[in-house]
Formats: sequence, C-alpha cells, structure tokens
Amino acid sequence: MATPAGLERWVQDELHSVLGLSERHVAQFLIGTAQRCASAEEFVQRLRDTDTLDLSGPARDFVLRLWNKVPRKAVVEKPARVAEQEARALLEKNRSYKLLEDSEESSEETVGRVKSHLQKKRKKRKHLRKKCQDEEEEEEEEVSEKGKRKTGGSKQLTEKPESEDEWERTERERLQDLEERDAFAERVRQRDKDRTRNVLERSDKKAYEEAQKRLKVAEEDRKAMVPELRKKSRREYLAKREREKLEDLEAELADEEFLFGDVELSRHERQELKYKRRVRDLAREYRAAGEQEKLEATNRYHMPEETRGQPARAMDLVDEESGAPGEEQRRWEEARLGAASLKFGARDAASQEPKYQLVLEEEETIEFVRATQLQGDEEPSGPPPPTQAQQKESIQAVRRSLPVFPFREELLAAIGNHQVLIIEGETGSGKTTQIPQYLFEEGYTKKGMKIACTQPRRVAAMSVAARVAREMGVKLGNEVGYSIRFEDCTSERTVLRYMTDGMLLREFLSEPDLASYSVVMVDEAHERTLHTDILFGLIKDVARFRPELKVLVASATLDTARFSTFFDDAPVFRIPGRRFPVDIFYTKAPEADYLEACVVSVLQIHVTQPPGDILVFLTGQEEIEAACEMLQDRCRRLGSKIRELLVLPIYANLPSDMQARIFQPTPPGARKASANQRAGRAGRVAAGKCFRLYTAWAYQHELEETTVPEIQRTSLGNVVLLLKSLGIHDLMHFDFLDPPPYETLLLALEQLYALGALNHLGELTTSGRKMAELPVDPMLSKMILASEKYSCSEEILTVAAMLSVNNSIFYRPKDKVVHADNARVNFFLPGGDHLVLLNVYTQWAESGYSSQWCYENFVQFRSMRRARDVREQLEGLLERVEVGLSSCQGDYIRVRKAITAGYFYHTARMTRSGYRTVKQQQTVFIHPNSSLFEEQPRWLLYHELVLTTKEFMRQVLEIESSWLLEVAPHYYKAKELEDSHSKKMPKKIGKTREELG
DNA sequence: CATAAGAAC
Repeated sequence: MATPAGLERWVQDELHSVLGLSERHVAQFLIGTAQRCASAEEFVQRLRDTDTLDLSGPARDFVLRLWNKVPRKAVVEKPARVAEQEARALLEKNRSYKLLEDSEESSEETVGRVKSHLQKKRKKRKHLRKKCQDEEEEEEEEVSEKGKRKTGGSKQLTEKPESEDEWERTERERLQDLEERDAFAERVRQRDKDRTRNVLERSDKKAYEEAQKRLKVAEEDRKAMVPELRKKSRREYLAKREREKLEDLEAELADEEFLFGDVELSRHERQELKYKRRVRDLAREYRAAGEQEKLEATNRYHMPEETRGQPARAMDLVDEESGAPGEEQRRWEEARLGAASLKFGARDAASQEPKYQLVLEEEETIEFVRATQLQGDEEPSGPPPPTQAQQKESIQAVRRSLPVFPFREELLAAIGNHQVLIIEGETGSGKTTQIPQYLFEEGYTKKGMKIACTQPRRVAAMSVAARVAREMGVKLGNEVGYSIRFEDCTSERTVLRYMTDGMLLREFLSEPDLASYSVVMVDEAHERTLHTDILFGLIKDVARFRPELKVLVASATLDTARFSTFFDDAPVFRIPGRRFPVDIFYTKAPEADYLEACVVSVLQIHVTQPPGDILVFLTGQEEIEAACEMLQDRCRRLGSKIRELLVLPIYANLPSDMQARIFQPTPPGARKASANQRAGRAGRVAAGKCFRLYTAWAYQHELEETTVPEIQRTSLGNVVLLLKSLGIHDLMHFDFLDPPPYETLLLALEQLYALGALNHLGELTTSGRKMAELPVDPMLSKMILASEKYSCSEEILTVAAMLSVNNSIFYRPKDKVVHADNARVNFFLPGGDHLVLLNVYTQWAESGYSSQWCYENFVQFRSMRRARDVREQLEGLLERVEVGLSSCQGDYIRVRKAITAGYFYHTARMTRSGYRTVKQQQTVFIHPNSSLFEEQPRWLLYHELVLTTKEFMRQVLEIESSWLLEVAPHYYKAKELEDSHSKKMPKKIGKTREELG
C-alpha cells in the first residue's frame, strides 16, 4: 500500500500523463472522494455527479485504477432510504437520457437492444476472464520455476501479485529482461558481421573461414533463440492486451449494469417514454411544416427588374440599404419606418428664389475647411446618372460596370493559386455580390459543394442574397439563399449561401470541418466583429487540414496587412476603385454642442449646396430624435423660405432610402463610427462631400485609427463555451487575430466553471454541452436548464426571451412621458423586474400578440415580436437540452428560484452603505427604471450592470439568501450569507481609527 | 436616490 504522499504523487503523475494536468488539489480531491466511497460504482458515479471529470476514455480507466489503490476510510453511510432515492433519481436521469437518444426505436426495442447488448458483453467478459486466467496460471508456473532457479527472495512472485504496483514491476522487469536478451543477440550478430567485413578487407583467408564459421554458429544460435523470444514476447503481449481488454470491459460493464441492469421498464415508464417520443415527433413535424411554409413565403419574394425610379443605382450593389427591394421588402421597410417620416416646408419651394441670406442670418453659421479629397477615378463632376432606360437595359451591363469586373480572370487565378486570399476593396466595388458568382461560374460549386459568404449583419446577408439571386436570375432560396437567425432561406439546391457570421460559427458545431463548403468568404472583415474574429481562428485551423478549402477574407482598405500576416502571409488582392471623388470638409474650430452644430450645418448645406440628400450620422437614438425635432422645428419656422426638406430618422438596422451627399458629425473621440469608411460610402453613388464636425487635427490625433476589436471589449462566456464544445481546450493559445485580454478569458472560464458548464479541469460538462446548444448567454441558458427542476420552463422561456431583447420593451416618447411611465408601473408585480417582463409578455400573448395592445400600453411592438421569435426558437431547442415544457401555475417562487440558479453569480445585498455585490463587494445601485427602485429589498439579483453616471443594476429581482445555498452550494458558504446586522464589526476599524488619530 | 448603444446567435 502506498504512503499518502506517494499516492498523491502517483495520482498527480497519472493526471499529468492521462489528462495533461498536474494540480495538487485535484489529486487530493480525487483521493479524498475515493476514500469516502463504499464502492467503485459509487466513486465513478459521484465523480460523474460533480462533473469533475469527463469520465469517458482514459479518464475512467485511471479513476478505476485509483480506486484500487486507495486505502478506504470508514464510510459514513447515508440513511438507506435517502441513498436509495438518490440512486433511483440518478438511474432515471441517465436512463431516460440514453434511451431517448436513440432515434426511432420503440421503448420495447430499446430495452431489447440494451439487454442483448449487455448479454453479449457479459459473454465476452466470461470468455476473456477464462483466457486471462489460463494465461496467468501458465505464467505463474513459469515464474515459479524461474524464481526457484534464481536466488531466494522472490517468493512473492510465485503468488498472484497483490497490488497493481507490484504487478507492474514484475511486468516491467520481465520486459526489460526480454529486451536485454534481444539486444544481446543483436550485438552478437553485429559484432560477427563487422568482424567478417574486417577480415575480408584484410583478405586473410584463414581468418575469414574461421570467422565465417563463427558467424554461422552465432546465426544458428540466434535462429534458435529468436522464435522462442518472439513467441514469448508475443504471448506476453497478447496476454497483456487481453488483460487490458478485460479491464476495459469490466469497467464498462460495471457502469452499464449499474445504469441498465434492471432495464425492464414498468408499464408506467414505458408509457412515459412513448409520450415523450410522441411529443418529440410532433415537434419535429411541426417544425418541418413551419420551415416549408417559411420557404414558400420567401420564394414569393419577387424582385422586379425596375428600380423605383431612383437615379444612379448602378454602383450601389453592395449596400442594399438603398437597393431596389421587392414589394414585400418595401412594405417591410415602410412598416419599420412607420410614421417617422415627416414632410414640411412648401412643396413647390424649389421654384421660388431661395432666400439664403435670411436663413443664414437667423442661424449662426459653421465654417468648414476643405481639407482633403479622397481620390476617385471619375471627374469630380461625376458621370450623368444613368437613366431608367439604361438601367433596364441589362443587369449584366451593371455587373460589367463594377470595379471588380476587369479583374475577374486575375482574381480567379489568384484564388486558384492560393488557399487563402485577402481581398481589399471599398464597399461598392462589388466584391460581395460578384466574387461568389465568379466562383460559381468557375465551377467551385460542383460536386455538391457550397460557397459561404458571411456578413456581420442580418439585413446585409438578406439583401445581398436577394440581389445576387436576381442577378443570376434564380429564385431566392434556390441556388442562392441566405441563412440568418429565425430565418433559413436555403434549400438543398442552395450553393451560394449568404449568412451572418454568427450563423457560420454555429455551423461549426454540427460540421467542424465545414466539409460541405468549397469556399468560405468572410466579408466585411474590417468590422472585426466578435464572430468574425473567432471565425478567423477556426477557419485558419480548418484550412490546415483541408488544403482544398479556399478561404477569402474581404475587407475595406483598413488592416489588410494584418489579415495577411495572420493567415501566414497570404497574398492581398487589391481591387482599386472608388468611382467618385469625395471632398472632405472639417470644421475650423471644435464645436461644443455638436448636435446643435449638426442641425445648423444641415440647414446650411440644404440652402447652399446643389440639390441632393443629406445623410447625418449620430451616436444614438435619442440624439437622432432630438435632431429630427430640432430640424422640423426650424424648418417649420422658415416655412416657405426654403425648399422642402424631408426628414427620415433611422436607427438600428432599418434600411435607408437616402443617397449621395454625406454629412458626418462626430464628437471627437467618442464613438465607433470609422470616419474613413463613411467617406467611402459617399462616393459610391455620385460625387459627394463629407462634412466632419471636428477639426482636421482632431481627426488625426484624437480618433483612434480603428476601433478596438469587439473581442477585446466584451464578455466571452458564450464564445468560450462554443470553443470548448468544438473541442478547443487550450484557449490561452487559441489563434486569435487579436487575443482578448487574459483577464477576460479567465473571467469567462471562471464563470462557466461556477455555472457548472466546465469542470475542475476546464473541460466541458454534460450541462455545459447543453448550454452551448442554446443561443443565449451562459447564465440565461443555465437558468433555462434549471427551469426543469423547478417545473416552470414556460415562464422561464418567456423571461429569457424578454431579457434578450435589449431594454427596449417600454416605449417612452418625450411628449407622453407621464402616460408611458404610468403604463409601465401598471405591469409591476412584487418580486422584481423579471416578473414584470413575464407579465408584459403574458398579457401581450393574451391579447393575441396584438400591435394595438402594444400601442395602448406603451410597449414596443418590434421588441415584443422579437421576443416572441426568440421564445419560439428556444422552445424548439428545449427537447435537445432535455427540458420539458411545464408551467408554474402562478407559483412565482419557483420562477425566481430558477432565475437564481442561473444568476447566482450576479447578486447584491443591502449593507449600511447601500448595495454591494456579494462576492466582489462592489458598490452598485438599482436602476431608476426598476420596479424595485423604491422597495430596496435586502437581497437581490441583477441581470446586468451598466456603468453610466453610476454602476447601475438593470433588471433586478428580489431573492432570499437561502435560495443561493439551494441553487449554488458550491459557490456560496452559509457564513457569507448571514445577514449583515448579525455580523460582528471587523476588528480593523479600531486600528484604522488609531491610524487616523 | 435620478435614467447614456447596438449587433448577433
């Protein structure tokens, strides 16, 4: 029996060799657990329960060996009843999991299969056992003889080795012996050979003959020895293999018998299984039907040849924001723009003599300096806009006019010659729409292979796909399709597949090598979204073992060198070409109130510049609304003095109908808008001017060249989970284009560990795998998984869906603030904001998902519809994560507990000095919008922290501290959850006073 | 007590 220290070292070594990990506390934990278990089964099961190790593969083997080694301590037995209950629950869980995994079997078939499977294994075990026994007996005889021949002291060798240690030692000795003998024979042979050669060289005939003789003898010796050696070593090898096989089998059987031993199902259980299967099948049918319907709906998209009479569309192929959408899309856009468009000013004002002077006298003017001109190929005047007739002429002509077109052959050659190609081209050069078509024409989609093209935004993926389908003269969803969340418009025939980057990322889960794709094009790479960045790492990896996969990285001018370096110095293909020059103007001096300045500038441009549209970029919704109001207000005052001005506010992903002149106000240093790129947009349609509401100096010195990549800014929980489920364990060394800060990564890992998605070793657990299936944040998915336990998945789904639409549930127009706030307060329920959200959704659902209801209650219809989409998607995924649909029937405690199970990480408690987060002791405040803003309960949980003027908790829920112990006993100790007033004052205070005094 | 974005799965 090994000493405790020796044992620990052994475990550490084993851990290291089996799992590549050497942590002392893990070793100690394993030994400790083994000591407390009554049987190997219990040990295995307990480890499985705690999700400490992923007990498949070599780990289980090692665990069983450990079990054999550990000296048992006295076991504190659980009461028989409790133990039995636990075992039953466990059995149930594992059984239904395994059984349900099989697809089409009936439960009887499953039982039959499992039984015969067990039987086969048992037979095999019997056979192996016998074989091994025979072998051992034979060996024992041999060994005992050998032992007798040797000097004494090896008596124990004649007995069956007691511990594995000894067994291993004898084994090793024997092997060594064998090896030595083999080496000796080899040496003899070699020596004689050498001698012969030497002798031959000397031509000494006599010596030669002698040597020859000796060689013969040696050869014969060896010949006689070899078969014996061979036979012996082979036999030993086989025996060893068999023993190993037996060990494996025993372990497997032990497990399986434990799980399936009494696999005979009761009638009740069988019925339940049947029911579950029925539900699953129904869900499947339902989903299939839904998809069919969706596809049909999207096939109705008919893209008319004519555009809507807008000039100069020729260049505008990429940015379909201003493309020529079909009827359905147009209605969609209009619905979104809604009542937001306003007309004012006199309709026929253009015919009157504009009175600029008057306007400019009233408003303080802003001086701009023309600083630079971004070069274009065309003359500043620009070509005359194509007439409608020209547009009708041919789509192909339009395609030919694109900047990429002249480079078609060169580009295809480059793609043929290089696996990875970086393509640099301004938005509008046609890379997004044309290159996949070129590849298609070139035959990259033969043999059922597909081309993927990723976009960072949903609208982009949709509209580009529509455009390309039209150019190719096929229906959207046939050869060309798009795939975005909630909407898969592809079919079996689809070979050009536009998709959001997140979508492709998800596809890695089902197809880690992207086997069905011949080309992957990552578009808009310069945007550096989190998803594109992760894609880079994964694709680079895939490309290494799939040499025939072509990788294209398309980016606007920024950063192509970086991409090239990342992809092992891949060549960069530059598509020259902004067609129209853009003048860039800067303000002479920095503006203090840039919103005001912006409005003034718009009017200024409106009256002084030739007719054209003005596009204003602002930082947020509120600013946009404010600016609109100001503009409307001023125009109304000016009345017929100026030409008509149509103001169209646009935020989020609303498609725009504006064009040409670009005007860009930017607060120095405060944003993500990349100014250069905006200028790029301007030149796409016609020559334009870009006004920047900051000085040239500020542009050069204060704005960061490019924005910090998203991957370095955001929480990585999701990403880490995804990567882990793709089998990438070593995240610290994952090939990131820009690695995220070490701390962020660590934080994500820690959080996932706390949520039970990863075990001690940083490996994905079963529940982690399930969590990765759900397209929501880890804490949300944990909450959803927990709803099974508290039987309230219906409610939790709603809460999850409502939480994932971003704080935009309540509509709060400036002129009706009081009404809106009243409406909001009407939804309040005791307990907290999560329940309020649940309440809103439930009432909306009861209203038949009506938009009228939303309007009356100051709820944003769009957000609600999105929440419904999310909810439906999540509901569809429930069975995959083995959560049944169930309702709490008004017992909100259960809902709150389930939420706590996911968000125990985000808790705060009231102390003398206000709220503090429980673990980090960070000072936080309830968000003024919260339903608990005035309640100030002692314990609460928050959905997120936002740092504005203070660190605010948004969406808070009142909880009881005891729940934390219930849902996360591994995370909280009873002691830290004692209420503060019962706590003693820390000693330190006295000392501090002394120091102060 | 005092309200700051947006994109995606």
